[in-house]
Amino acid sequence: MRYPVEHKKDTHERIVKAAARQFRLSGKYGVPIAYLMSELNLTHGGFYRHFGSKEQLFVEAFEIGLEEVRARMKGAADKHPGKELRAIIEDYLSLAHCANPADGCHMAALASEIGRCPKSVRSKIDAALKHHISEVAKRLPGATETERIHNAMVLGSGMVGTVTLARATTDTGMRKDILEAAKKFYLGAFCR
Amino acid sequence: MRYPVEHKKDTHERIVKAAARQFRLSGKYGVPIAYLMSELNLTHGGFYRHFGSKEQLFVEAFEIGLEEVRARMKGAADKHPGKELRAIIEDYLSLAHCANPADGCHMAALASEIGRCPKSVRSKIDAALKHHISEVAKRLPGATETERIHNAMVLGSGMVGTVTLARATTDTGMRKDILEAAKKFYLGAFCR
DNA sequence: TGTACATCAGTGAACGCGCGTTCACTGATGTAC
DNA sequence: TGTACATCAGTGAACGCGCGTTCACTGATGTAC
Repeated sequence: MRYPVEHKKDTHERIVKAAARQFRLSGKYGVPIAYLMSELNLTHGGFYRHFGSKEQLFVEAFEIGLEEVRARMKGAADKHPGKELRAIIEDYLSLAHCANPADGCHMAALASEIGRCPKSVRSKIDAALKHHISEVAKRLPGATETERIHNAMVLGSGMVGTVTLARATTDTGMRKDILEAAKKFYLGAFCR
Repeated sequence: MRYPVEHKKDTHERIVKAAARQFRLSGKYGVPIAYLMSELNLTHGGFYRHFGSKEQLFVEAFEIGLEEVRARMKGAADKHPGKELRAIIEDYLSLAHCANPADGCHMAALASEIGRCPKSVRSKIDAALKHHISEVAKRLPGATETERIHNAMVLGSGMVGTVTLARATTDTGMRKDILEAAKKFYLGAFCR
């Protein structure tokens, strides 16, 4: 059947958004296309009207995934004017974030799988990541742009590692300890 | 044919060691059993004389993987008496470590995939991880055992995140920046 | 204005491949008698 | 001491399933004439 002009773009976006969530939840190899499409009340055959391959979807999901991270940061920051960075760190290193990868940071959910993607994927991810770091840097202390970028790299990678490690454990005590220790440490280092 | 008494144990160990390397290099879903066995001049059929399932291999590989990390740390530390912790951090956050996941830290290579393992796997991984942290803590500053453990969590997760993020990029400039910024930061925080 | 045809997002059956797992078999050495 | 049988790590063919991808088809709406 013939659809309204905007229809295809809408569907495309719906697929990418749902995919980003699912990838975060189940990993690069845990999301069958048929399952993803059925979640949107579509069938798998239609997928290839929108994407050349699953890899391409993965890249697009990564790109909006990082945007969603920044949106989440903005949400946390806006609720605590004057203490934006503190709010971002406390939200990122919360048990809630840890327990809900689907709504959380794309990097924390997929960190180690990205390093193993084929070159074609990597170059696009590189660009998105670079942009992301320079956006996040705007929120960080530092006398120069370079210093802020370096701080973004340190705090960003540190928090990614913290949440990843916390998620690796099932022991809730240890998980809390990991998050709390990191929270105290990074607040001390960046929000004094 | 009938093999010497120690033979089976030896083969089992060879499989686990090779698997740990391969998992680090290619991820949990990038290592077909047939390929792994053929690397050891064995055929895939024999695998099930040693392991009930691939998951079981993954757990055993994780356990010795963490031991190998500590052996690597010890190697770096022993070469710089009096500056052990500094040597460990510099080695961990080196370009060489980044470029060679097969010989590197098991956690850094598989971080995000571990959180998605089934419960049966997680509990064993939990135990290994807890033990690992308390071992690493012995090398860290801190007035009390608890403080050292918390420091191990912070530094450990931070370095895992750093290497993971650095590996996610292909841009060598950015990769170097990420590693150098983190190196400076953690040395300042823990080796002063 | 009406009719024939083109378009194209979406459908669902089918293909093909990779890979985890199973299984009947091998054959050198150990053990029972 | 010699013979028959048991053992069991390893072999390689086969099974079965999941899943990415392809493809002929649908059918409502747009366009050409």
